[in-house]
Parts: sequence; C-alpha cells; structure tokens
Amino acid sequence: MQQVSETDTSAQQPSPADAQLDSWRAFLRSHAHVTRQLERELIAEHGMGLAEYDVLVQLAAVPDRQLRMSDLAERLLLSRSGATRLIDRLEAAGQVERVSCESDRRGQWATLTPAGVERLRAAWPTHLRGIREHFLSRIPPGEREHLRRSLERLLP
Amino acid sequence: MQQVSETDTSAQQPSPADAQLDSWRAFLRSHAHVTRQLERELIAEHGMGLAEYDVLVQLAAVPDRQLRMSDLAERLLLSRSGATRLIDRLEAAGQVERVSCESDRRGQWATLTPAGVERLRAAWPTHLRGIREHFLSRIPPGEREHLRRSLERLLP
DNA sequence: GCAATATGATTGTCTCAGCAACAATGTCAG
DNA sequence: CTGACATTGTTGCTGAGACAATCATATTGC
Repeated sequence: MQQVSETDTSAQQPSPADAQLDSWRAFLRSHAHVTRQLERELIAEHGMGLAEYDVLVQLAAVPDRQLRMSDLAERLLLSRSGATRLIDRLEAAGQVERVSCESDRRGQWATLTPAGVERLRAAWPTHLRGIREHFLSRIPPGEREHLRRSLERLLP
Repeated sequence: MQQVSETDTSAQQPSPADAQLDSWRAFLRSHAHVTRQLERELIAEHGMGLAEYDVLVQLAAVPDRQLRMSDLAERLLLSRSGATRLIDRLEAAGQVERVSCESDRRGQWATLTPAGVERLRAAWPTHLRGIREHFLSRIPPGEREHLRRSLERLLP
C-alpha cells in the first residue's frame, strides 16, 4: 500500500469540516497499523511479504492453480510489470512456475507448484491468526456486517 | 502504502472462516481504491503525491508551521530516513526549509515556507473534494460516527 | 570534567513498484 | 489476405521507502 497517512484541512481555515474528517483519518490510520502488523508477523515467521503471500493465495484459490499474468496483476492490484518481477522472485524460489499458454502464444500461466502449495499451507495460519488478532477480534461480530457494508460502498 | 490486496483462506480448506473475512477484504479493497483515486487526482491537478501533500498539511497544522524531523516522520507514518528524503525534495522545490534547532544543535526544524503555504492552499480543495467524493459522500452521515468508532478500535 | 551512552538526522545501499518502450502475437476491417 | 491496431508479457529506467551505519551533538553517571 502506498504510504498514506494523515489529512487535515486546518491550516488557515477554521475548518468546519474537520469533524467529518475524523472518520477519514481513522480509516487511514487503522489500515496502516493493521497491515504493518500483518506484514511484520508474516516476515518474522515465514520470511515472506504480503505481496508474495497474496500471489500464493490468489493462485491457490483458482481452478487449476494458475492464472494468466495480466489477470494475476489485476487481482493483486499491481501493475503488469510489478507482477512480472514478483513472479520472477517466486519462480526463482520454486513456488511458482511459468507455463506458456497454448491457445495464445503471447501468454504465460503463472502456476503454483507443490512447493508453493506447501509454503502457503505453512504460512496461512500465521496470516489468519493475524487477521483475527488485529482485525476481527477488535470488531464485535455484530458490527462486522455493518462495517463491511459501509466499506463496500466505497468501491466502484 | 504498501501494496496489499486480497486475502483468502480457501485453497484446500472449505474455510468456515471465509464469511468473516468479507469485512477484511472490503477493508483492503476500499482503502486501495480510495487512496489511488486521491493520489491520481492530486498528481493530475497539482503534480504532487500524497506524501508531499501530507507534509504540507502536517506542518500547516502545527503552531509555528514547523516540526522536528523525527516528529514529522512519526506523523507521516514514515521512517526517519524516508522523511529526510521527502523533505529534501520539498526543500529543493522551495516549499519547506530546514532550520537548525537552537536549543538542541543536533536537531532540524522542517518549516513551511510561504511558497509551501501557497502550494497547500492551492492543493487542498482538490484533496478535500476527493475525500468528499470518494469517501464521505458514500458513507451516509449517520454511519460515519459508527464507522469511525469501529475503525478506531483497530488502533493500539 | 570526562567517558559512556543515547538521540537526531543524514547517507549508502537494497528492494520494489510504476511508467514507457518494445517484441511477439492476436484480431479485425476492408 | 493484409495491413492497422490491440493485447500480452518483459525490460530499462527512475522514483521512493526501509534498514543499517555513521556523524554530530546531548545527556548521564562516576
């Protein structure tokens, strides 16, 4: 996530809008805080960043454990070149393989290897625990649905 | 913000936890989407990223329009070295100045120049409009308080 | 008063993401 | 069929942040 933090209208205005912005500030700060925790834990316990983890998850979640590079990039919220380098690394580590697409010779499939499956299997409890600890457990169950609906309104 | 996107437990598990994670996914996606919009608009209209904008805001919001480098770094949710480079850029652009601290000769004050104030004055309507358009206007007023409280629970 | 330690800021180096340009391939109008 | 255009993935370049090491200065303990 890009580095984003505060926002404020103060400066020279008395800013009647300031109070409204509290929710915006909370949004930014909470996101920065939670994702940092998760990344820290994932690196500490598995030497893997959220980006790499996300690739494994995306591939594991899909029928043949493979995705076209562009499709993957989109799901990762990453540029195509970003996906290329990321897969370069994971391929070097043996967790993903590139397989040429037969029906479209421009294309490559990024496919999860058994080693990649294993890596994900080892890492996901850490991540899931992190999400529970730093996110779910702090939002009372009754509010989660409400929170989700609020946040989804922000999507296109 | 670092690139963060999806999360999923699927893979080989039937994942009873999946439904709970919807709120988590919404959190990630909404943040990515909104901050990208804001950054895009700020760059398009003022050639300035969120990081730079944030510096101006932080300095403008404070008594003498100046902050110690370390203090600034903390408010920006950035490393100290990150703040150094960021201020390097803004100083080169004439919007911030470094002033030695008299009471502690190790320290530097990052101070907003009149040009910086002007720059902020020009940019903040864009940013505030963006926040209204992409965030506030999508969360009904009655829900904002609730959302803020939920999100603040995630903070330390 | 002086050595040891802590702190503020900067710098070097590494990593990683985006953009623009490119080659290879696919698609489609005529 | 063919030539214009689009798409896929990769690459070189550049920008930007994190970390560790360093430098200068403050503070603390003796």
